[in-house]
Amino acid sequence: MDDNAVPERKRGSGVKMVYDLLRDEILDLKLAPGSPIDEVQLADRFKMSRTPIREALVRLAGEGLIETLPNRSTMVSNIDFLNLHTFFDALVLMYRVTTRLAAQYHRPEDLATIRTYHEEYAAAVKAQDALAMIATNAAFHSAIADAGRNPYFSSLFRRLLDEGRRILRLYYQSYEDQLPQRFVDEHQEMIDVIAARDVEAADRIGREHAEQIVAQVQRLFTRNERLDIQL
Amino acid sequence: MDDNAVPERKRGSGVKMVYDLLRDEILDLKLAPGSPIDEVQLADRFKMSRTPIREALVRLAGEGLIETLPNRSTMVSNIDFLNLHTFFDALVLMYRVTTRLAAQYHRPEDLATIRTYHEEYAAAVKAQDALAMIATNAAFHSAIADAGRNPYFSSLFRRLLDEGRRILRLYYQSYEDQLPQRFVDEHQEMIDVIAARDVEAADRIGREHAEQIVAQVQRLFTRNERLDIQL
DNA sequence: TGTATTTTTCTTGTCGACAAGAAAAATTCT
DNA sequence: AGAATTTTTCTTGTCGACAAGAAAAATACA
Repeated sequence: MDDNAVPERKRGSGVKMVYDLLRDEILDLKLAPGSPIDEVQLADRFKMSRTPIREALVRLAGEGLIETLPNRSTMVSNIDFLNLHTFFDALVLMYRVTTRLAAQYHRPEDLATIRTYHEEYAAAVKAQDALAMIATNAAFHSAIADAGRNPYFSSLFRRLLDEGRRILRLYYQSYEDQLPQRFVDEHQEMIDVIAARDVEAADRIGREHAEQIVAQVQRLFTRNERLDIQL
Repeated sequence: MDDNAVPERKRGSGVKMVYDLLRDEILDLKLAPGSPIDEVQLADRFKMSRTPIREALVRLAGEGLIETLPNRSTMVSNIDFLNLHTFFDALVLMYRVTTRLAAQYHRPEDLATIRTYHEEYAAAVKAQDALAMIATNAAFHSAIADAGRNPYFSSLFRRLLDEGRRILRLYYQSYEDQLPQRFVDEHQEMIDVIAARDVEAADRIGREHAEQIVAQVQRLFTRNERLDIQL
């Protein structure tokens, strides 16, 4: 029996496969911001024609993960460090809103999902696996947003969490991937207030958690600015 | 010299043309929610191959304007009347946030753009042109969001305004397209507080304006519910 | 006559090929 | 040799064709 890498795949599954894989590679910074994306190279790699590759790229472009210059190259989107504050503004507000709505509208099964991701997150921290930690952190908050049952907020929040994955990756890389226990406890606290349906507390915790992270990341970038000046 | 409808078009422009046109037809309810979308028919209509048509469709699907069943038909997205409240929640919050940010961060040239759309809006109301009024209303608020200079909020708000175009279309259709002067004055008030950089007032006006509209639309749908029961 | 099964038709997903535009390389001219 | 121009190469955008899957139609069967 043949055991090739991708001998046959179902009709219509190719696009999703390419999309998912490229997305993860971008968000884990395996593909650096600014890296060129070559259609034929991808077609080679995935053993399929350019058509499904292109479709996946159009989707990624729609989410702002890649940028395409007409008739010219397409590349992984850069991180807009100059306007990080707009990112942080949106992030904090969405942390608040989604945690608040989750406290209001969650159902029992939502809590189960949230707790599962929480455990995965805790495990990743324990194992000092930065990539897994960052990814499950996003999944954890995304699950909270889903429990709030507002698809408009969920989709924006998910987009922000995606962008956050790249930024957090940079952040932890600069600390040699030392992962703190602190956020595990904060997440637990967040679950508790959601389960208790304490809306105001959820809002407060959501805000504090968000501002916590924002402050940390900002500290990193101001530090880097100073280093740049010293050089 | 030949004067055909679409004899030649620039390379790369086809996708945008199809995308823009389909988008407008969907948002103006010229294509009813649930209508089937046929690729070959569109290819015929625009005198191009299915490839660029498909790309436009992928983009529209990414924005939730159409839905595609794998290996089966693709159709214009339905309006989710059962969960309208999630739409209204997001809309009110984004009205507040974008108006507030515009008061903070707008530049002189932003005000000029906003005023231009305001005048177009007023003209459409005067002419009792419902479609133009609805479209320029969205453009007006979108311009305010742009003045706030937060692309994350802008993009969510734009999506909400799009969905709002379809809902407003239904709303005004049910009133035989009688357009009120009221919102013209409210828009003027909104411009004034933004120009004055009065952040708190902007927040308040944004919220009032949004809740105004939401209440009106909700009245329509509760009225319809009652009618349904009476039948 | 109503239901199950096969056949046909139709739509979508994928492919390989070609053309257009841009970048890179080679050539010409000063 | 250095700059401008032409040629080549490379990547993307578009096309027509084919294959796979699903719906519709036609047929067989109870």
